[in-house]
Amino acid sequence: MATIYQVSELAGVSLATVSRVMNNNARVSEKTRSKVLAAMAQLGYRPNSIAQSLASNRSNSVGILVSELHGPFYGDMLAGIENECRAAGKHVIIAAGHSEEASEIDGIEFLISRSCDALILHVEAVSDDYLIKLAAGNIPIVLINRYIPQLADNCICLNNELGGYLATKQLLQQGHRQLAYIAGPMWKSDAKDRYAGHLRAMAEYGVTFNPALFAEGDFQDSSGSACMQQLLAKKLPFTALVCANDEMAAGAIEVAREHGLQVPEQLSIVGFDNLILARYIHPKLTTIDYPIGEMGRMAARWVLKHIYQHQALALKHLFEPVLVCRESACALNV
Amino acid sequence: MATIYQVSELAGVSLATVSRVMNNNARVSEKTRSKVLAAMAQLGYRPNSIAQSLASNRSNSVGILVSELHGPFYGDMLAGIENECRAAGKHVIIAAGHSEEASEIDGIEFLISRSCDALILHVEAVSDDYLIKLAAGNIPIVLINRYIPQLADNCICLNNELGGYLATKQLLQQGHRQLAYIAGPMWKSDAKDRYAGHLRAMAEYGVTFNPALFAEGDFQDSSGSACMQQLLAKKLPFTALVCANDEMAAGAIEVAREHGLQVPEQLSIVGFDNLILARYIHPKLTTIDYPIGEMGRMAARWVLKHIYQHQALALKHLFEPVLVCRESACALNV
DNA sequence: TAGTATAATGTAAGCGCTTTCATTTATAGC
DNA sequence: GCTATAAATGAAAGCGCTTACATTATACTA
Repeated sequence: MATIYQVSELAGVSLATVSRVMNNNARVSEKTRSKVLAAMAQLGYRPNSIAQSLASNRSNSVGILVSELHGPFYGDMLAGIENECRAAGKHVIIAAGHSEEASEIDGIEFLISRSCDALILHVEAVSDDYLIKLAAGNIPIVLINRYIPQLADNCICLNNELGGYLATKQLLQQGHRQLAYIAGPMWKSDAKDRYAGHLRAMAEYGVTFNPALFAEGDFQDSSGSACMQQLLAKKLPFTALVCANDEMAAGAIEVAREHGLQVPEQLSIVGFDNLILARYIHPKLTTIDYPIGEMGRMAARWVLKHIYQHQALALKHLFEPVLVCRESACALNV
Repeated sequence: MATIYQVSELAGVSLATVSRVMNNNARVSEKTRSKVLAAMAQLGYRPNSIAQSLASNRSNSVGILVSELHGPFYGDMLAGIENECRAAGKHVIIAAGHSEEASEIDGIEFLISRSCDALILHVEAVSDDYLIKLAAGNIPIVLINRYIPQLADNCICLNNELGGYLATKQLLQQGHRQLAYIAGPMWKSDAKDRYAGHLRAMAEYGVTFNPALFAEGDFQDSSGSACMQQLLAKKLPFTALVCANDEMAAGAIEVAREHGLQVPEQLSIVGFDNLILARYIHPKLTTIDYPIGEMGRMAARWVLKHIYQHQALALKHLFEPVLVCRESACALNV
């Protein structure tokens, strides 16, 4: 591999000049520039990014921590981030945190030890305090799907409350009045917010919420099934169900089917997230779209703007979910 | 951030000694070692990985190129790789190739420019020649799901032919004799191999293959639907369908349902890949398991063994798919 | 106890760049 | 043509480590 030194020799200029044309950050005469460029081409020169990093104290890499690498959700997020970063010549280092505190911290430390210029974090288990302290350190962070008031500018969030509201409102508008709700784990803020939105819509329509028609799952499809079982076991009538995410909705639909309930004819269901699977399950799931890919992109842009001085970028911190109507919810036939 | 120099000062030893205890690759007396360790702890010292890389000519990073970051398939693969690599303290840099030649090459060059110690590639569009040339360069590569005889040792593959065989055999054993086949894009070797397995099973059971019951899709669900439409339009009877992947199977099932065909009662379907979605679609898909996560792990191990001298690891190059029986295929009721 | 082998530690030269500062060269003003 | 100024280039000092080689301390042999 050719080094900058050989380029400089071949071009008959100094190291510094070659470096300048590489970074085109200083004035170099056109003549010299083209001489250098020619030499580079001739030698097939590629700058050594490690050496660049050491000298410039910039690794040009951004660290990403997601809960899981597999699963439909994080893939979209990663895709958004990678896309944006690569276009800017930055690379992306990934780690998984498995929604578990020790593992998340471990992942973050790992990324820090790799000299990332910034971190994009989708963390769930770690405390606000930890993140605030982390943000006070010398490596900038941006948080996806987590809102911490003290770190407001570093947060890219979805308006989960609105999503919960929209999901519920749709059912209400379709004439349903007996609604059940399968929530996510209530220690997670998004689960809480979605639920809050549900309550707001119910209140708005003057429908009283029946605590007996509430069940708390853990965002996995199996818990959707389990919750649905519980709900059904109570023998209380309900014509619609909102699930705090698509996977639990899938689990619930399955149980409904086993119980001979027609979806949506006898039971309307709406999910949340709009995962790819929402299109595959039958009936196709009516759900709330979570633009996680876009949010990943935006997080990457935040980094480009704040760390790599791409001034022009416009940032957006709060995303609005939107309802996606498919087949799992229909008007109540009285 | 403390540097090695400050550690050496505090511990009252030389730089070299500190470096030695960090890498514990040379004999250091217990007394000195603990002095150094104490100094490190006291300063909260973390080695600068960039500097380490520059000096050692080892970046401790492995580059991964996948076709897409989203989607259920690559996520599992990434998860397997990341897991294994991180446990060994290596990090993972990712890029997407989008199954498009220029983009794949671009991604590879990008990873090379980041000084990866090795590359794990899931490429589709790039030519064998290109890969052979690449492998001859000074950065080792391992190929997932691509077999090139000259690079046999660097390939981690699934026995796709066997998979196609197993899928078909299952149907044959269940008594079906009129089978349709929806293939993947036949320029892809996995699509070709799966199809070959299908033919072998047919031959083995003495069933003649009817070319009119063959359709070529592109591995997307929409093409599964389209192919199914074509097949149905021919008005030829068939009681079973094998699809070269799960997504096309999902598309096909949908069309079957629209045509009032009961799956599996009137039409048995088997897929290939065993994506998570196979569990979500209805009826739950009988399919061939593609242990992509395991294969990712294995690719990572290949790298650990060959590049990072983890001698003990056992390698496996060819994985055997296995049939997963669920609900979309049943015995032919005569 | 000297003499040697061996273990432990230190010295210093890079790794391939960036960047400050000094120096040279071109441009403009008169 | 000669200075004053600006633009282009070069020299050299790091960035924080690793590692070959040199040196010193320790253990062992006869």
